[in-house]
Amino acid sequence: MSLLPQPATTEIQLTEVLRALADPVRLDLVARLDRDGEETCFRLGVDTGLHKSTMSHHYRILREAGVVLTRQDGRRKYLSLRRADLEERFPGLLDSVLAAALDRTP
Amino acid sequence: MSLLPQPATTEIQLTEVLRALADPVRLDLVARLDRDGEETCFRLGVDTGLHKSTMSHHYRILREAGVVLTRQDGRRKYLSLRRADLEERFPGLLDSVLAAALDRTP
DNA sequence: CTTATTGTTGGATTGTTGTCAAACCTTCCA
DNA sequence: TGGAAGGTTTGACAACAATCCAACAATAAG
Repeated sequence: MSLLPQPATTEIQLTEVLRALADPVRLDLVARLDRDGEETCFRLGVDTGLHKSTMSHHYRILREAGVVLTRQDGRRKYLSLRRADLEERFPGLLDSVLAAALDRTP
Repeated sequence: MSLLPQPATTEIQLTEVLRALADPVRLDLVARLDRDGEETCFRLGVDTGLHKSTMSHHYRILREAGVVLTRQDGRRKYLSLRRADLEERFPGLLDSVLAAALDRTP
């Protein structure tokens, strides 16, 4: 049960977060993580129609931007939103993006 | 005194706004427009060190994303933030981004 | 030990983006 | 009427990004 490397809260860069969220696939992932909580890479990717390596690429972008936390347990990896860290670093940002994302994917 | 074409408020897309804001140059422009209000393209570009055609490219991205309004008066073009429209479409988003941008460019 | 599960990595491809330079277009002014 | 001022457009180019595929790695299960 280990954590994958990720930026410290103070190191999270605004433009990287915005860039991570500016892709429709990743925005959907983030919205799902917000709605359903922690999920495995497998479950996140299963009904996107995208190749698993493509999804792995997106997971990495989100993690390196500081948007998600990746926890490994056995052969599974669990992604979850870094809500508190993002709120501390950029207050209100994630909430407003998530609210805005709602009327995008009904 | 005319307006350049821009998306209607209801047509503004979240991912396009995020993409427009995810570039350091454009984020600085938006922060300046927020701080100083309406500005001409010339004044916005003069101390960026970038070519005027490059700046023109950024103005267009911001306008087509629905982030700025462009008003032409004589040979000058004035850019301003579409604050109210963005607030109506994505409540809180612009404010949180601008607040977050503050500790980026001191 | 062998096989299936759950992902990551590297390479290839295709498309997008940021930048500059040169040419152009409009509008103002002398 | 001819510049000059203020921007845009087009073309070129390098860097980056999204995607797929094949191969690999680690862990769990039989």
